[in-house]
Amino acid sequence: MEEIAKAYIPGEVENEISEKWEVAEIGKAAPKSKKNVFTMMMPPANVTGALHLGHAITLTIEDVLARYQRMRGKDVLWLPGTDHAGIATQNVVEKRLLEKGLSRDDLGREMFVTKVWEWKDKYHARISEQIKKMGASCDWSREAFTLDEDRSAAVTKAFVQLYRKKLIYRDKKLVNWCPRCKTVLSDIEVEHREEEGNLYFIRYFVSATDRSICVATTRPETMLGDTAVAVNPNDPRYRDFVGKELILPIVNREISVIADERVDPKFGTGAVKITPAHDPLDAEIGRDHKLPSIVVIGPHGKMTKHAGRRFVGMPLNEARKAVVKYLDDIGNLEKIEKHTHSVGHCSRCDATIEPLESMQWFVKMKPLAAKALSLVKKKKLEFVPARFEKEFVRWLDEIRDWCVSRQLWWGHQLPVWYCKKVPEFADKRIRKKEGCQRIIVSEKPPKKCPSCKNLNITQDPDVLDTWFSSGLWPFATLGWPKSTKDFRTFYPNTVLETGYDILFFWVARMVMLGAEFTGKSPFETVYLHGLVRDERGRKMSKSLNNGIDPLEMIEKYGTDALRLSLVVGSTPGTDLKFSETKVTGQRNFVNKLWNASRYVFGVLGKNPTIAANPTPRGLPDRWILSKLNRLILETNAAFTKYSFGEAAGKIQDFVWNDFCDWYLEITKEAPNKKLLGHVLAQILRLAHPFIPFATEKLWENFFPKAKKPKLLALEKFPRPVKSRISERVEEEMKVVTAIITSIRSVRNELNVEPARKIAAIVYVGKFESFIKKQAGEIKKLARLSSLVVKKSGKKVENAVAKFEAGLEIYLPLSKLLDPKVEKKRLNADLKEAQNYLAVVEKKLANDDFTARAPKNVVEAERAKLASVQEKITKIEERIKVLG
RNA sequence: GGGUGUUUAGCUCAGUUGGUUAGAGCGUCUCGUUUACACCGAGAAGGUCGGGGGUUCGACUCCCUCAACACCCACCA
Repeated sequence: MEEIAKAYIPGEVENEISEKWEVAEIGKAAPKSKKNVFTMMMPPANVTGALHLGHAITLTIEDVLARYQRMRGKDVLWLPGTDHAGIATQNVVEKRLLEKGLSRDDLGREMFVTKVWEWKDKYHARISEQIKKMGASCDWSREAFTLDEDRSAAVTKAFVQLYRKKLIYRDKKLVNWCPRCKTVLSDIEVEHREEEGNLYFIRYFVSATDRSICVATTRPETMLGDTAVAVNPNDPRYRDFVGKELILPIVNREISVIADERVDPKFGTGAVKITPAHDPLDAEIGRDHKLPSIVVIGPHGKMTKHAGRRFVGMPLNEARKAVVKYLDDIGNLEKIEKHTHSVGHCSRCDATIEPLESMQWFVKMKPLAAKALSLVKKKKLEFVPARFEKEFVRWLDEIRDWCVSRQLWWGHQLPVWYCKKVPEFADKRIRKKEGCQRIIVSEKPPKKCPSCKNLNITQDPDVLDTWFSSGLWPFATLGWPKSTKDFRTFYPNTVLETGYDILFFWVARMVMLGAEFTGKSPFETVYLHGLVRDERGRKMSKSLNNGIDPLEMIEKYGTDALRLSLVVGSTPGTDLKFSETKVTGQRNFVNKLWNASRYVFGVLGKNPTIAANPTPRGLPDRWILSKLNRLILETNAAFTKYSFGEAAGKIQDFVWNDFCDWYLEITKEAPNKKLLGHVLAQILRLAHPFIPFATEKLWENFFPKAKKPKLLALEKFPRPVKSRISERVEEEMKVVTAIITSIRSVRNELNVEPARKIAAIVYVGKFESFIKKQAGEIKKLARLSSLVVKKSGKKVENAVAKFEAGLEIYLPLSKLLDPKVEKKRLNADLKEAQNYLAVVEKKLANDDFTARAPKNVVEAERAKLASVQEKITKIEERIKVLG
């Protein structure tokens, strides 16, 4: 047999094992039928940068699931991929260009997009490597990219189809504009934050009178675009102002006072200036009252010519100051109050979002959401944890139309063309006619306008929101819209696993688009994991500089340790506090498993075998089989609940405590090789989904002579043998360990050095028969020179005594025995027992308890009472003897 | 303004349908016999389970309420 390294050194093992998996194509799905498949799509990673802990937790959980399902005999498809990540990627490339003093306009669209593709290639390669480093057993042969040919075809198809069903439309609306990214954003890409600002009170005079109305606003610069002042119709203060004309200060334009229910009389002065071009509520009111809309802020965050000569070209914050000063100068600024309100920020670059009126493309969401909601109602879609269903439903209930066009260059350009006004005719005979300006939405680029035959047509320069393409991911990855074999076999997916932070961005869109295009929920179960936070519970971010690099953790402690640290102690949907000490702890565990295996293989010798059902020889054998099968039962149960943390925790607990600390120690004298091999093999199989590298490497030791050992990754996951689980055996073993632990405890308390062996006499009552059989093991683990086991007997003089339930333990340590110390020790034991007695007595003294509680509960209490009373009696007697 | 989650030992977390003397790991303290492991082993200290109220024979567990923290949603001018 090859020497097994004294410590597990991940660096030496991981590459070798990765390669073996790759050669064996363990991740490649080749199902025989649709019945047995398990499908899961990897959330496509952004090609913006390197692997972070968010990816690490995603990959870990998904790989655990994939490996578990594979070992259970499922035909697993876990499909990897990457996302072009529109704004995000464009931003990083632009930033890079800026370092060279270049803007995207300097390069032009075509050159710029070429640059982004170069970036994509580089980072795609890098992130793929890192995914492999995590141990991800996905199917690389089916890898997809949101912007590759097939996925682009799917996007076009989807867009055109939605347009034909009138679920996509073009309209001029107030949208969220990011002046830094210079594009519109959808509503969910805007992050709202409470910010301290000012509330400015401005006085507007009624035309040709000295009566006036004071309005309150947080954005005084928008007053240049006011087209009305609104008050609540039931507000007596303003009743007779309604219908009057006001003079808009600075601009000196007449605007009228209108009445609208939506005005809250309690806020500010109860009068609102209406700027339909720059405020969502104003836009609504403006629309309903047919007010004109005057755009005073342009797309670059600067004032337009409509703001007036004095302000045109001014950046927003400057314009604000200038307007305020002007108003103050002319005496129309009443006062300024501090005011906190929520301000929208770009989720990509954090710039303040400007509401801007603009012509954009929208997806009509209500009909799509209705389909998604009905899937939830029909239980075609299950959430883990369940509470996310509520959130999902609530969001869909209140859904608003989705702005999908973006003023970017990196992404799927809209399959939309416009017939230009200035004609370029195909048919020279109708030269004089103007282009009809129609909108052409088509899968294939049209050569001419289908209506007027105009050749002067141009494609819409905008691209689609990244999430539009990722919304098609569960089926676009399988070849949709073509009816491929993959699509027929693997759709719908079984599970969708991702972080809860993209429930709306991604999950909801997939469900809606999946329902629309395939008539089905794209997956049966949505499993949502929590976010990885730092040890203080803060989000990891570049600005806080509290990020931990998973690659550095892998370098230092190994992938297995990192994976465990992300899974153990985590619950679905709950954030995870991560710290390096967790990884260290898990590294220690992997090493423990490594060494326990090293010991076992040493015992097994040159021809190790894996017995399927070895015969137990004694209590420890029966006990470890009972514990093992209980573990298998519980692990499988935890997996079906998606409680991965629980499963991993239980396996660790078993390995460390039951297997290493007790079973290996207790059987060292005369190990049962077959059983040892069996238990280890089962441990490796159980642990493999969590700890793939170390377990795979250890597994090889079962086949020292095989040229190509069978891979653990392709083994069967253990099934519990329920007949091996025995309460009685576990109880008996508990008595054995109790004796050992009690003796060790006393030794420690009395400072008996471990090297010194001592004698012990134990009276064990009804446990006599099996304790006698374990005398050898007890002697060894308790460091005894001799051990006498009897049913009962005389109290042993000059001995340290310890009493447990049904047990009397005497350690004749005459030389060491100090009556004072011994008395103190016994008194402590006595006090503890008396406290417990009080608790039990109180319970039993309650007649309601004995009358109403179930019989077995009452009996259990009575048994407790009897045993603690017996213990107390013994301790008291002992104390008396000591005088 | 709505909604959700969290609150258990110094720290990170387990605690199944209500019945345990409330557990584990890290950290702390004491001690080191055993060629699997010091990335280890043995032992110990440490908790009125966020506060209050209720249901119940019995509440860490169910209900109400309050508090702190975190997050999500919302057109608070």
